[in-house]
Amino acid sequence: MTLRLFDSKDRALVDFVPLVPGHVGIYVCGPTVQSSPHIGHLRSALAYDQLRRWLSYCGFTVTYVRNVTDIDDKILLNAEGSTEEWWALAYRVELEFTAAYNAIGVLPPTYEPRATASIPEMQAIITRLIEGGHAYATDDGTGDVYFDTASWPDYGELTHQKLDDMAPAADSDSRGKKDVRDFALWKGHKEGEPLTAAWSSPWGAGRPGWHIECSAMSTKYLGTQFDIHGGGLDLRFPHHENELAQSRAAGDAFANYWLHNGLVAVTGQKMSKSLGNSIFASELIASAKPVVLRYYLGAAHYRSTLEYHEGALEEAEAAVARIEGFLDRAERRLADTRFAGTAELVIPDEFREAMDDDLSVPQAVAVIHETVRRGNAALDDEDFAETAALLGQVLAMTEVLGINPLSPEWASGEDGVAERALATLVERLVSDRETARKTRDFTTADRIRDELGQAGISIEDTPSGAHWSLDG
RNA sequence: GGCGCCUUGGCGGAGUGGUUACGCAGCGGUCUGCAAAACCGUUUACACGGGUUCGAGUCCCGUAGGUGCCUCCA
Repeated sequence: MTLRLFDSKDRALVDFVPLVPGHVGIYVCGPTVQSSPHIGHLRSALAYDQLRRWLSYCGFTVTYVRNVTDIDDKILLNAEGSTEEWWALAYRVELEFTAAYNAIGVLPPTYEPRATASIPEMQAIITRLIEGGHAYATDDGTGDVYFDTASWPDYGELTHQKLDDMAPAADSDSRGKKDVRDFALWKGHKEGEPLTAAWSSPWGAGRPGWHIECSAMSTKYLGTQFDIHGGGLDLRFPHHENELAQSRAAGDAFANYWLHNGLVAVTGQKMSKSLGNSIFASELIASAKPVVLRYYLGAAHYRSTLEYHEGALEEAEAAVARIEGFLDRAERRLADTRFAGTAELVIPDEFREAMDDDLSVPQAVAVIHETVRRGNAALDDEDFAETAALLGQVLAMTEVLGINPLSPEWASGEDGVAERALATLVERLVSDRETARKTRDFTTADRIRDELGQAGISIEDTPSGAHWSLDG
């Protein structure tokens, strides 16, 4: 079975056929580094991380490019009046994004180009557009260059809208435009703007418009035609529509497939600064273990709206604990049998089919839980061959999704000194409790268990002895 | 006004024509000295009204409510 993806442009599930067999080029619109990352940024990055991991698992060589928009109105605005330069602000925020991505195991892209590093490529496209009659420099002395939407009959093809039906943008800077729907390719430098934010160009000093950067960077690194273009649903229009129009008008075939991830809603509404309901990455990272956060953000289908609600992370924590419990228990139980270390990393067919079906992660996760259930049952039956087989499957599946709770990437960064000290003390108490239980002194045994419990340490009695673990 | 999306059991969240999604929470049971964990069972869901069909959360039409984009946005 081949991978099928929902193409936003076709509005249909389509078979994925790469341009070059065995290779996939993906371009994803990354963040404008104007302010701290929030839950939506993480969700988006995670969605394409899942895609990238699945393609890699399937044997593709993936070239994954996710840009950083480091020059834009908002960045200049946010730096205005502060002692921090706009470029310092952009870089500081970029580092925050990188840290947040790393925290939840989003693999670094193959390359992460910054818009400011591709100004010449943007200018080259603009020049081609002007020469082709699809763009014009204004004659009002501003140095602005606009895309001429009326000159491009296919304008609106991505979002299936007719130019005439679109509400004219209430754009205060539209004086030089031929049509209010035309969008900026190049913005002439304005009085008072930092000179560091102006690049020389055939149309005068200035800076790029928002959309042109993605046309330039995607084709620069992936070629004038490439496989997949992704981004948040809110970027479909105008950003992606404009990207597509200017790239096609400039003669590039551009993306073969368009993917859009769903947004995050808080109490039924899209998160936004004006509503004051933003959930920032830093809050999430502080309130849940990284693997739990990754599980939660990735467990819903990438095209669905993800509802953030109180208790969501606790639910995810319980689900992850269930998986971890099996992995932990199975490895411990198999350790002193001939099945130790024999688990083969096998992806079950049902999991593969789910992932191939437009990345149906919810169903893939259901396969994991089902396998965990069967694995636990096998453990209860002391069927170690079956346990080992299912252990391998769960490990393989959770690895592909990046949610293996036992993966070294989730290990705490502590040096282990404190942990060893704790283990020594706890094991002493556990041993005391075992002694008490043998003499049927359950009062003492239960007291030790209660005291450990109050310290956040759980005790589980198993056929092979008591096992302790830290809660959470 | 234009282009979309959503409405599933206590909660989250899959499912696009015909057998249990799955997770969390609850309840009952097995196991256990008691627990915990685990397993088994269970709570008979698909906004509403029509229609198509042998058969519809699942397709069609309509109604209601919610929501996204059209302005910076993952």
